[in-house]
Amino acid sequence: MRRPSAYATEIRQEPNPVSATSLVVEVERHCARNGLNFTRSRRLVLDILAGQGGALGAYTIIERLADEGVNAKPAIVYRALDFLIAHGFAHKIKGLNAFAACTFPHQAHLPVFLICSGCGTVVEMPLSSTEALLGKRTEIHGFRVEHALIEVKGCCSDCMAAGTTHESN
Amino acid sequence: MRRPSAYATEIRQEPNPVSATSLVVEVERHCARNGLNFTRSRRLVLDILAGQGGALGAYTIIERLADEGVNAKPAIVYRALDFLIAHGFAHKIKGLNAFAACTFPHQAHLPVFLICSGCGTVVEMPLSSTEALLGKRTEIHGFRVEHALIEVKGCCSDCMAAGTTHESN
DNA sequence: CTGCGTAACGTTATTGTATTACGTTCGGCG
DNA sequence: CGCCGAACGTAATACAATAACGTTACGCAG
Repeated sequence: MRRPSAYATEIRQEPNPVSATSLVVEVERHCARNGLNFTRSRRLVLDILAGQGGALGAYTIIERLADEGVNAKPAIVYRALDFLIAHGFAHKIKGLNAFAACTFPHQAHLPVFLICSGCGTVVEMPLSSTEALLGKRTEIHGFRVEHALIEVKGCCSDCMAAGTTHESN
Repeated sequence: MRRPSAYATEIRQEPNPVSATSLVVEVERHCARNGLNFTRSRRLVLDILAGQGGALGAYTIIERLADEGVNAKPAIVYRALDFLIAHGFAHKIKGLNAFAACTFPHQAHLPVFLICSGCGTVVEMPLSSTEALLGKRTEIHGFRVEHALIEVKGCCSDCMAAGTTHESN
């Protein structure tokens, strides 16, 4: 954790600056090629998400921006997040009311999130065969799937090794 | 819809009073047998959820209670919901910040929710073979699954028939 | 019966999450 | 230039959930 926070939605995970930079560069290129407006706020928010490696609540992002001297109000950050999510550069993790940079940009995938209830780490696991998993069952209900939300809570390998079996919420 | 609501989280679906009553009776029996305290607030909230058939936001439940002359504050309703969810009588639908009575009580199952973005109807689809679906993939990540959240947005058969293909959020 | 402990309740206040509304700035383009 | 649309900046507010109290109800040991 970087500092005591009035808002609790900071998800612990080691920053991963290397891939973070490359992600931002990739997104930048993609926007340039596709005529998308990769503005300052959008970049700032993506920088923070990518630098974090894990998931952050919107108001934690606001705090981080404040740390950098950027005075961003909720609407600013939510607008940036809307953009990033709409174009597949980030995901919303409903189970945590949090957001994370996409780990597999440009690859068509259904994101599945593995959330460790021990250490709070969030890992994205791309699922390509969604249809195979849910298709048959939903067909029975005559339901056409547009978007699936799959989030898994459990215990990551590190925490299992450490014996930190933690009760989930 | 029953009446204009200050809170928008009312999910349209025809009430199904028949199975609603039987659900409440079932829950009542189950509580009696297992020494669970099926109190007034818990029953009131379950009544409303079961009568709705679909999903309701917590504050909509409060309004409904007010309609019945019951003055319930948020804490009351959330406490009741906690109980109902803890014992498998209701589920929380994160994607809607809403709650629904369980359609398959007493049957061990992973609930999958089919949410129609056209009419807002929510249908619960029990999934028994979770492990088969996610188990192999999560093993790769050395992750022990404790709880899975699966919600699907799309278009239900009725809306597809009506041609009401609606943009989802 | 009395007194204690626990579970649930009732109420007020507050925190956390997200959106609305409205004016402003900026850049492309006819 | 003058218009238009996208994005910004700001304030206010709506919606969702929890915290922190004290109070009531009830089983049960003494």
